[in-house]
Parts: sequence; C-alpha cells; structure tokens
Amino acid sequence: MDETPPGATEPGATEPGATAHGDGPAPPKGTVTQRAIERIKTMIREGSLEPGQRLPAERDLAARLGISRSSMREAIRALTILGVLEARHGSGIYVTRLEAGDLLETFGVVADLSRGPRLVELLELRRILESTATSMAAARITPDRLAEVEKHLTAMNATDDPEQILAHDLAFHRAIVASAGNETMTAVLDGLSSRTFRARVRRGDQEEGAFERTRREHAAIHRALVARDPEAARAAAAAHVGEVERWLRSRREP
Amino acid sequence: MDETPPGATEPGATEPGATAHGDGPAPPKGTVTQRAIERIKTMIREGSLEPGQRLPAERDLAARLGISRSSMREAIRALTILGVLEARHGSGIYVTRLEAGDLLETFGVVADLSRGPRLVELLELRRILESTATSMAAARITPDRLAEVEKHLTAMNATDDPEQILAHDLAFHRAIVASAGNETMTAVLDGLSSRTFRARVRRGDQEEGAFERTRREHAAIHRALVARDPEAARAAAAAHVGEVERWLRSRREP
DNA sequence: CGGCCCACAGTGGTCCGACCACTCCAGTCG
DNA sequence: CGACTGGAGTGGTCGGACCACTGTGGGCCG
Repeated sequence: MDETPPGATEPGATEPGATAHGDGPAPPKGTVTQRAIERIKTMIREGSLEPGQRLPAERDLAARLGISRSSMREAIRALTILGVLEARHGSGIYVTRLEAGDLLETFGVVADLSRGPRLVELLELRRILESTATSMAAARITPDRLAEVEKHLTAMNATDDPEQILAHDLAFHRAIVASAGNETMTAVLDGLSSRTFRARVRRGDQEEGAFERTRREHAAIHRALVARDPEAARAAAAAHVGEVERWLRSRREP
Repeated sequence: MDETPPGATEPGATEPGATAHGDGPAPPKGTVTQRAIERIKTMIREGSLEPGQRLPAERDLAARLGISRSSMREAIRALTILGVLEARHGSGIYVTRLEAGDLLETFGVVADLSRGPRLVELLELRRILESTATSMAAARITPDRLAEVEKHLTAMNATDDPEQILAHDLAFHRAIVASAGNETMTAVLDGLSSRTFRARVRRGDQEEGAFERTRREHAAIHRALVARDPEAARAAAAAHVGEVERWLRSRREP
C-alpha cells in the first residue's frame, strides 16, 4: 500500500513568482483540505482503508499527502464530524465501523437548526418514515422486543415527570422502529426524533390534555403491534405523528 | 449575551503550575474545538446569528471565544462541512440560508461510503420516500412541472449515451419529487439518488435489457401523474425502485 | 467629467514549529 | 507474579508567519 508518489505531488512546488500567471501545467482543484478529504474518502471507498482500521499518525499522513499538519487536521476533523473517522486522544485515528448510526448522527443537527416551515417538513418526513416503519414492525416484531415496547409504554403512563415521559416516549418509538429491521431508517428517525427537536416542537403542547391524547395514540399503536396488523399500525403511527404535525401547522397559521 | 467571562478564559492566562491540580473552578467539557462548534450552533439557534449574515473574521472570533485561530478554523471547517456556514476566500464567512439542501448535502456522503447490506437499506429508504413523494406529486403537480417531467422522459429515451440517460433519469425523478412540495424530502432523496451512488448500484445492471424495463417503469409513473392518480403513482414508483432493490438483493445472496 | 485600472487593506487558506494532555506498553520494583 | 512507573507515541492546542483572493477606493486616462 504505497500510495506515496514521492515528492511528485508536492504542493509546495508552486512556482515562485507565479502570482501573475503560473496556472498552466498544475491547476489543482479545490482547497488543499478539500482534496485531502476526498483522498481519504476515496481510500475508504476503494477499500484501502477498512472500517475499524487505524490510520497513520496525523504527522505521517500529512507528510504522505504533501500537506501541512494543520490542513490535514482540518480534513480529519471534517471527516470526524461526518462520522467517518474517530479520533482517540493519545491513541490514534480510526475509521468508524461506518454503520448507519455513525454516519447519520449529523442528521440530528439538521433537525436542531431548522426553523419555521422546515419544522413542518421534517415532521412530515418523520410521519412518512415512522408510519412505514411501524407497519413493518407489526409484521416482524419479536416477543422480546414487544415486551420492551410494553415496558416503556407502562413506564410512560406511570409517571408525571415530563423528563421521564419524554425518555420513555423516545424509547417506545425507537424499539418499534428498530423492529422494522432497517438500521439506516432507524438512524434517520433517531435524528428526526432527537431530544432537542421534540422538546422544541412540543413546547407548550402539554397543555389542554395532550397527555391523554398521546396515551390513547400509543395504546392504539401497541394494539396494532400485538395484533400483528401492519395496516392498523401504519394508520395509528401516521395519526400519532400527524397530530403533532397538525398542531404545529395550525400554530404557524393563525 | 455576555459570552466574555473576562480575562478568565483568556488563553494566555493559563495558571502557571496548574498542571498538577488547578481544576477547581474551570472544568470545561469536551475539546476546545467541540465547544466552539456548540457555541456557534447555539448562536444560530438562539437567533443572534441570522441566515445569510456575515460572521466576524476568524481572528476576531477566535479571540472572542478565547481560543487559537487554528482551533477556531477547525470549528468553522466542521460547520462548513455540515452546510451551516459558508466560507468565501477573501470575503468572509457567512451563515448559509439554512435551507434543506444546504444542510443535507452531507447525506450524499453516507450513500457514497455505504457498502454491503447498507446499500439495500438505503434503497429501501429511497423506495419508501420516493413512492410517497411520487404519490403526493400526482395530486399536486402543475402543468409546467409535468411538461418538464415529460421533457426529461423523452430525452432519456432518445439517446444511447449512458451519461445522458443517467442525467435525465435523475432530473426526471427530481422534478417529480420537487412537486411533492417538501423541500426537505427533496434534499434527502437527492442524497439517496446521487450520481455516484446510483452509478455504483447500477454498475453491470445495464446488461440483460434493463433499459427496456426502466423505460416501461418510467412510462407507468408518467401515466399515473397525468391521470392524477396518487395510488397508481405510489405503486409505480415503488415498483421502479423495488426492481433495482430486488436485483441488488439477489446479487448479494447467490 | 466619467469610466477604467491598479494598489491596498482585509479576509480566508496554508504552513511551520513548539508544547500540552492523554494513552499505551514495556520495563521495573515490590 | 502483580502493581507501579516511566517513556514513547499520538492527538489537541497554540501563536505567528506568509500566501491567495476579494472588495474597494483613489488616481489615472480618455
């Protein structure tokens, strides 16, 4: 694995005094950092960097690509944010397992930063995915998982602490979605249901007996799962998310 | 907003000899860069940083947060990758309009780097979203947009250049999805249908008269749109993506 | 007088070299 | 044999220097 075309690709070789023209033979594309990011992504895509594998030290890597450590660090940081790499202080840099959860963590950021009409769109997206996932779960859920769902359902109804309720609410849906068997979808829905996102949407919704309504909806979803009725599950889940969606919509158009 | 705890956080003010203990009053959490990222995200969320607005210079920002320019740059780079910020060389750093497209561009990276079973999951995700979007489009599409769809459809059938076909294929679906009226969903599907992703999935599929099949499926989708029949549109789109999905699945289980 | 051009200041992009904080492991000591 | 303690190696942070690009204002030319 000697992708080290010696000093050939050396970027520092920019002709001195090239300020005026010097763009003839060596017109690289984007920024150095951007290129470094692409290089690493390519290495992973091509397979020369396997998931879980440890990368060479920052200093070595920088030298190998012919760029400074600073630029290399920015590239690494970027890939770390994307969930592709993982840096362990004092140990090294590793390629993540590249599982859905690793890569889609950034999805939560979108939900966190979105405002206005986009909140409605995100909720609509969640409605579509969650209803389908719940439907799939109805056909595939295992007894174990169903027991877990029930555990969160009863726990949710047994407390008054909003924090606890929210936590079990999240876990309730999460367990169901996980039963659909599509980890990527689970990761996406995780982002769409992140704590801060829901907290922001729900803010102020708790008034006017929304608790009771939520409880009924959850019960309906649970019933559909027990009955192994995909259509009923889809409808119940869609109605559940749709309720929040409707409320949010009405709130934006007085 | 007094994010200037006086000289306390001043970097140069690091207590001499604090190496051994001095951890009483200032036990910050993650890395400096991570904190900087959170700070900026919070500023945006709270509204003190509006979309399109220009940020202070890197040097100023670094000084304001009491960190070095290098660390600040890494934070900025991270947010740039996430599509939250946009750096213009020589001009300044700006907050993006925070539209779905900006924030979800990273979604394409996921598709690019995923392999194995995850490819199937991504395709399943696309099937769910695209079928729903196509269904919605059937009910809402405008004559203008429908004309655009037809344009790409005929152009696609009129050439033999795989490059051209792929381009029009993408545009075909894109125009339809856009008609569903949910920009966030459009952005997600864009990522799920990115050039490299599809190219990778399709590789080798072109043999055995897949062209004809694709053509028929596209025609079916178009017919459903013209008839403004949501159910038919959903079915046609699901079948279309499902075909590729099925092929990919069979390929992975000999 | 009006429009073009250039120099300049400001900004992001890159690089360097140093030091700190942490992890890991091997060699040592009890 | 096990717990402890170094040191080597690695990522994290820092500060300063210089380059490349942009935007603008003043001066020059027509």
